[in-house]
Amino acid sequence: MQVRLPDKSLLELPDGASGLVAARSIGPRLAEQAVGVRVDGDLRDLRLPLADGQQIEILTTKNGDDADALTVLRHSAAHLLAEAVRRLYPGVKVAIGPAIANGFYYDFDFPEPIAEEDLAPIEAEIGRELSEGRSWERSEVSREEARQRFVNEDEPYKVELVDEAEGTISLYTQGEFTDLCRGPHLIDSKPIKALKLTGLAGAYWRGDSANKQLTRIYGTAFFSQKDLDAHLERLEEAKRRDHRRLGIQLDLFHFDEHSPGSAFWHPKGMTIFNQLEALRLRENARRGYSEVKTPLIYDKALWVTSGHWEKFRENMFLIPISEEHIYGIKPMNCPGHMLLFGSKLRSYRDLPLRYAEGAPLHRNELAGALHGLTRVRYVTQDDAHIFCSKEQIAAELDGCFEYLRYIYGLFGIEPRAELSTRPENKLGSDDEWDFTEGELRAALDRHSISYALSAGEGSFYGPKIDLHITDVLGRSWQMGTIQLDAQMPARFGLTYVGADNSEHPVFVIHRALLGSFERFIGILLEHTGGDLPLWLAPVQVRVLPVGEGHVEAARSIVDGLRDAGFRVELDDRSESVGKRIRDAELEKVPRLIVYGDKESPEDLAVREHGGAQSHKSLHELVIELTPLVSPPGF
RNA sequence: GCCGGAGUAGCUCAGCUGGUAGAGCAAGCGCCUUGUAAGCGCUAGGUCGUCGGUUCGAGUCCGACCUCCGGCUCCA
Repeated sequence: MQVRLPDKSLLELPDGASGLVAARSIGPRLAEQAVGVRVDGDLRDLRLPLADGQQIEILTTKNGDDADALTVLRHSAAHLLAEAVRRLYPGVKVAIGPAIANGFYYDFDFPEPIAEEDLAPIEAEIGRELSEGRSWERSEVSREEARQRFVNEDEPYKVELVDEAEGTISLYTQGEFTDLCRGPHLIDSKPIKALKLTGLAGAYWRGDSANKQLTRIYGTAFFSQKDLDAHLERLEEAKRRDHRRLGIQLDLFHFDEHSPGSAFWHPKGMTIFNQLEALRLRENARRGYSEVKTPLIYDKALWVTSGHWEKFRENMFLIPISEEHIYGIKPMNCPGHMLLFGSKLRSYRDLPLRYAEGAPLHRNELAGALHGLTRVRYVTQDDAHIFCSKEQIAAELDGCFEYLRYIYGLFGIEPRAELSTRPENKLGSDDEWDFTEGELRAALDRHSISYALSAGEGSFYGPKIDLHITDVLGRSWQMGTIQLDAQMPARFGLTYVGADNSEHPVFVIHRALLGSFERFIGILLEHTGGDLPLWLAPVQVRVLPVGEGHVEAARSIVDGLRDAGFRVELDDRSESVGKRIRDAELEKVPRLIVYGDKESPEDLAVREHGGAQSHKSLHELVIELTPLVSPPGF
């Protein structure tokens, strides 16, 4: 048989030859370094047979930046971890241990809880395994044989996995440890040159909080110590870009234990916030949205009608008013908008009706889930609800997508789309969900947006398209969302009178594009490292008079720029010019003007954040900066 | 909410096995009058997260609670 190599050449192999045999036939050195093989784009174990006509690529220890090569390495490292833990903790039960984005983990059910200080001895035990050397042996067994094996070993989690496994059941054995595993794995442990256990956490069996909580040990591994060091350095850099750190450093916001999960926006942070709000208002006006304001608190009866009482109550702040009355602070704007829509008779001529509201919402997020600006309890969405007829849904979804593309384009951010379908606790019938999910799918296809399917993750009232962006530590956050809802308008009895003079059901598109200002600003800070574009920068220009004698002239430059509409500051502190430049650089002020004997309004010394210097007149500076202080497209 | 870790000055952090707290930066004051990333000096600032316990004595040991950090779950 023949397989095709990356350089397009063909390699002749005996029928059924494995990836390892292929590697050997290319060269012994390659075989020694081989860790896995990519077959027609999919990662496979080196031990598995190849088939005629396949496109193969041997992955080696030299592919230290290849995700698939690292996956093999780390998955094998996870098995070493399990072997070490089983040796050190008799009676421990093993669950699962995959490779993940930047490392691996293994979940255990320990007889006694362990603490972080227990990681060092475990790491040392893995070190011992590595110095002894381990090799992995792959075998395929029948379901019954696998089951019997894990029953004998008293490994209930493995038994459960065997019972649900589909297709071939394969086992991998290294040293004293045999694991149920699809692979692929290393041939032996030599390529694992750097390994570090990085953390300890609780994790529910199968990710379900109704199940037992296991102990997850995280680690990472690399083909070289240098790669591990680089990884740790990247983590340090990520910490420097962390929005929570930048928030303090740039004096944008802070949190206080008296109101966990709710940001205090400082003047400079509020400037950013307000710029986004201005963008929201201008773009909404341009696209036929109507701004509204609806109440923050509502009687329980409203939440019962909307379904929130049943489906969302544990996330709501409730205010008991009397024996009979409980008020709930709104976690979403939709019910209020439903009341607004229903406040009078609506004609088909009124539709689509697009209500927008940038209101504060409160959600009682789990204490352990709070995270800087990216997960807060006091959240401000760039929210809107589009009330439309069935026939208008497609066009309105198109409008949302076009809007989305515009907004994210402004920031140069490309979010990943995800379609979330009917959840277990849904309202309404499957037929209704078939329809709404189909509309969203069709809209995604019309706009050629590739998306991941997230089955069962929809809102209780409708399916949604979510946009995700990762933060500086690689965590994924949901930003914008577009949801199609037939349930809530029906529960509120919303209808419109059609041209045929009869009542028709109303559909609602819930949409937030940035998602929330809080989360968006958090992510934006991390993506920019705090170097915001001029239109968002809290201070756009700072003027530094060189000496006391220059203060007055500098002040008139400040006034001139302020009159021209810029956010400008005078720094006339009795500090050296060098010190004041340093402070401005640390605060990431986009433009500095140093004003001394050599300058005049006709000849300003302008420094850009980062150090580039130039000379220009005040007028030229105004001309240069004016287009930069509005979001692009204005 | 759950698992693990942490909470010392505005910020970043030091304080060994218990003997009532310290640095740098920031702040205030003074001197310097500054030329593209830190001029010099002085001063002030902390009920060591909160409450309780052990002890002659607790920042340090124990318990509960609060908050934060890393995960899990959940979500914009």
